[in-house]
Amino acid sequence: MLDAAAERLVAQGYTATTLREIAADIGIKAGSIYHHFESKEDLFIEVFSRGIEVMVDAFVDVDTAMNGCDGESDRLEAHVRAHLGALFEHGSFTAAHVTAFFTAPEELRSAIVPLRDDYEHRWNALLADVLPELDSARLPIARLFLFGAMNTTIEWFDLSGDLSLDGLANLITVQFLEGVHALNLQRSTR
Amino acid sequence: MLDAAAERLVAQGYTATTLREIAADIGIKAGSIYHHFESKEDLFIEVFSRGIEVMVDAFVDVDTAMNGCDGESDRLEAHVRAHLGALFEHGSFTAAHVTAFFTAPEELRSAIVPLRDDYEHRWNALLADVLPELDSARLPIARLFLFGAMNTTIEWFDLSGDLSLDGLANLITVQFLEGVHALNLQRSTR
DNA sequence: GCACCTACCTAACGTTTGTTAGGTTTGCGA
DNA sequence: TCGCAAACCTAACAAACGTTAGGTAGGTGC
Repeated sequence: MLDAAAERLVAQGYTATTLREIAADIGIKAGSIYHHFESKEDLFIEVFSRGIEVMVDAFVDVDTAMNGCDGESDRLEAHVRAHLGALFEHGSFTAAHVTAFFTAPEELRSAIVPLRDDYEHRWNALLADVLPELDSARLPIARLFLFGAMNTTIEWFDLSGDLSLDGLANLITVQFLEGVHALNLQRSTR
Repeated sequence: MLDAAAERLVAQGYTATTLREIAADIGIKAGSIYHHFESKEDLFIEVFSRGIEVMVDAFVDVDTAMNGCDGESDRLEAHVRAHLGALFEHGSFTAAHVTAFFTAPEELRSAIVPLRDDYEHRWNALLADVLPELDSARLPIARLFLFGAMNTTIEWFDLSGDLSLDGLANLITVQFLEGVHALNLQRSTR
């Protein structure tokens, strides 16, 4: 049922997704949803929360798997791969979060924001490690650039195409790292 | 009235934006809207169309202003600046298009897609000029990367902050170009 | 066999939505 | 000054929405 809700979210956004649709998708009636959730808002809070949960879990898994044994560049690439994995390989929760979060009403969003902040902080810490030359003002901007590159892949990347998720992760990581290095070079030589 | 509709679109998305709200914003009643448009769909088709129009106009202006006299890198940066200008300096139409297009129903979207395709083709042609070393398979992916970087700025860039639009355009252009160059280097040396 | 709980259904409620038919105002051209 | 559109309003419509109250089927523990 949460899965059905997440898929509807991806396809239609928050307001356009009706409880009757979700109920029909899983073969029950709309009223029965209220036996599991107190309201539509409550149901989707759970969906969005799981979307973040999947991302954080993937992030933590990478952190525990490679404890300082690899290069910083490989570490970043592994995290990019994990984020993309959350988007494409673990159901629709993360995809729903990324695409439909801003279509939800503000009261719902404000309940989720702390979870988002937690995930963003982890990335800020990671980028501070990987790119120590970046001052703390530019760091969040760099993160937003990276998030933009990763999250917009939802709109075009095809799992069954020529490019694999590993390849895509490498593409994004190299593009991002070299871009940041070039910017630092540009700033320090003029 | 189109302006009011665009601003509501940015803030709430398609389904959550009601005709009564738009009417109230400009001091009329909901029924009166039907004197200017045949339906809600019709109204928002016009809004989305103008969003693209602003972008295309900005693109064409740059093309006619600099006819081959500057370097390819500067030419790209000027177009990036124009795209960002359409997003932040010409009302809410383009912003509404970028943020709310996917919240609209499919019948509406399919009426707009040809216009989007036109704009994307212009960028493909531009990138083919600026980056002749890029094969035609990687080119649309590079464009999507660039679009992702430019369009997600809506979610965080602040016109009244320290960073100017010129500075942002330079940031994005350099980051993008160097990233692509690095990828080509990586592919040709192994 | 009785009580009980979980999961679901039925049927309706009040509200809001896009939309429409018909009437009123406003302003400009002849 | 008359006429005529364009612009707007009023009032309602059917449909769809989230939500709720009360009832039913099936399984579990005692």
